[in-house]
Amino acid sequence: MVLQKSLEYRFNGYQVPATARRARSTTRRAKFQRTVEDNQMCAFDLLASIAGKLLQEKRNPTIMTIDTSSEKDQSGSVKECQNANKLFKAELSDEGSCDNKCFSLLSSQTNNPNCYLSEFPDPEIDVYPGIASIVTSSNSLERVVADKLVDGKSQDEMENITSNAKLDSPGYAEDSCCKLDGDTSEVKDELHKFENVPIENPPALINLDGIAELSGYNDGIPCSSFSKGCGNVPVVSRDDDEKISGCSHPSSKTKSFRPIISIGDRVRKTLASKYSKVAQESKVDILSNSDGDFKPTCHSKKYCYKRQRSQMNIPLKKRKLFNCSSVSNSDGFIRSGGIYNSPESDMSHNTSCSSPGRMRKDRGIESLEAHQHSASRCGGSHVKLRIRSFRVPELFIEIPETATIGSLKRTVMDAVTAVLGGGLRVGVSLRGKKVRDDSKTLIQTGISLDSHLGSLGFTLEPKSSPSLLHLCAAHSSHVPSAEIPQSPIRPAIIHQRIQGSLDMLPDHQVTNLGNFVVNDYDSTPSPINTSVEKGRTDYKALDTVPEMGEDELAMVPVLQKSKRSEIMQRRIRRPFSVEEVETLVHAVEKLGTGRWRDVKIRAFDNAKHRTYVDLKDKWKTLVHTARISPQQRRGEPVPQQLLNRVLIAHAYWSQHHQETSNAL
DNA sequence: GTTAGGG
DNA sequence: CCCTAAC
Repeated sequence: MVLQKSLEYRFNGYQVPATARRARSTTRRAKFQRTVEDNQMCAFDLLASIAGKLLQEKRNPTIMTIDTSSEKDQSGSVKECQNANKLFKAELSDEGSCDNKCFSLLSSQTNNPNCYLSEFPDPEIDVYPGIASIVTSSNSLERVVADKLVDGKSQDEMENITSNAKLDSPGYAEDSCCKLDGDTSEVKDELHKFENVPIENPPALINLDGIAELSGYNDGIPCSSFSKGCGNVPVVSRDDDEKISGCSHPSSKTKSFRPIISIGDRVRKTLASKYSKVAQESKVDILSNSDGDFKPTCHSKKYCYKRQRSQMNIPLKKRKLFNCSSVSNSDGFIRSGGIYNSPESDMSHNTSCSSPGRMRKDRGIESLEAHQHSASRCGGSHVKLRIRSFRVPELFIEIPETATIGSLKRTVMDAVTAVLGGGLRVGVSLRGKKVRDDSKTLIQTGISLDSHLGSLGFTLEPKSSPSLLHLCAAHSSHVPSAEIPQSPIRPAIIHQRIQGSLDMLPDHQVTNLGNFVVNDYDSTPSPINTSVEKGRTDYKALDTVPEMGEDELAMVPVLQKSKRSEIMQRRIRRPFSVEEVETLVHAVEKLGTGRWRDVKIRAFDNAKHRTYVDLKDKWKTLVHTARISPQQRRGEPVPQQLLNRVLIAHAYWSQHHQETSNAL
């Protein structure tokens, strides 16, 4: 019914102090005031109006939409859109006709295309964080509203909500602990989708969660732009950096917004507070969906923690990849699992098309379930979709057959992380066919038809967009560059195909494990297998390379050169097996040192992951290993006999080289 | 593109 | 395994 875009107001990272509760420095205050003035917009006014409307709503038995999509007039000030309430009322009547069960986002975009906060003044915001910034956060309150209405507690609950919102606005800004009810509900939703994420690592959650929340970050910079789909209703949401004595949730630890460091940081904090909050409210069922659908509930904090810890243990560095990814997924649409309400306009705008080359029927489409609820009863105007999980796009991984299961896991994890870190976009398919025209409406596409929803699919696809690059670049000024994700797609190192879904939902994890098919094509350097391997390799070339869509390929060069040293993932370590060493020694004995390309071609042609530089390096270490005492050696022991041959060959060819050079 | 060598 | 200089 109502798109509740919660707004986060940040003022140079400081809250707006209603009183001198904490002795804020006068400097800070002055700075804040100044920046607000600089912005030619009184944030207080805006907030006050929001709060006012919420208060008004509190007296009103209906849910109120406050349109925050704002127009900037000539003077740069912000006005509220006029038609917000009308829209809302129209929606409300729809509501009544479908038993309060159909909720959908109400977007201002079609009706008021100019009402975007993207109109917000000046790029300066991007550079100078001291200016009051407004960031859309999520439609969390809407969920609350929807859920609560469904629960039949609409009015009472709404009062709470509005109260919370009220408390959240600066004018009442004394207690942030109370504000997050809406968010909490949403987060609870999210928890189900991400039970596998360590609670202490909220950034990982950002990936999908943040996507929806970060629609305001389209340009990679907070508050720079709200593009289409920016919703109507502001729920003043704010993270507080201090605990307040009167807090109704004394245990809540909401984190502060210090001066903006990075989006990821911000989100991390947001989520950290969210999830800690959720964990504390462990008793509450997460979902009371309007459709009565059952979803796992989180009654036990411990349980949730455990699940989260045990799965998806992504190293910090990797996890940070998610940040960029989340931001890049500015569609505001992807949401793994849980209910997603979207107006048609949103849908058509937000779903991106993929290149033809990527169109494959097996591309993770079926991992999604889409449902329509009550659409017909609502006059067919809204389609309700539930995306249970997303399948990670097809991955190609190369790993030697001698690798351990552990390293396989890590490799897969790396690949997944890399894909996510490289940015994702959503593809929409209907009946196995990609829907490419973003401008089509759901009705035109046929998505609104009940019978078709079962065949509606969403895919996560590697995303390549200038905004992503820009985005990462924007991050680079704040985040250590080593943590900046880069394109995960490197055709040169991608050989091995792993089929199977990596659903993000724990429910699916077990079953999907069985789907893994690992084809180890080129891990065996032995010349014996050459003929067989060759054929397979050819197949691979046919299979994998075209698999890379134009877009993915297109984005590679951009990232590769510029940031390679900093953001390119290091190749995984693949220790040489004794067999490989044997092969190498044999080849070097024959060809001599210094002809590594020949060695490669002759003995390791099928081991794509072994470059001639690798072979050269390995020889180097072999020589070193042979020279040190066995006690000092590490790793898989190389037979002494082999090492002796290494020494002999090395001595021989060293001598040989000397002779040839002397002869010249 | 290869090779050699330092890191 | 990465990086780079030198060829």
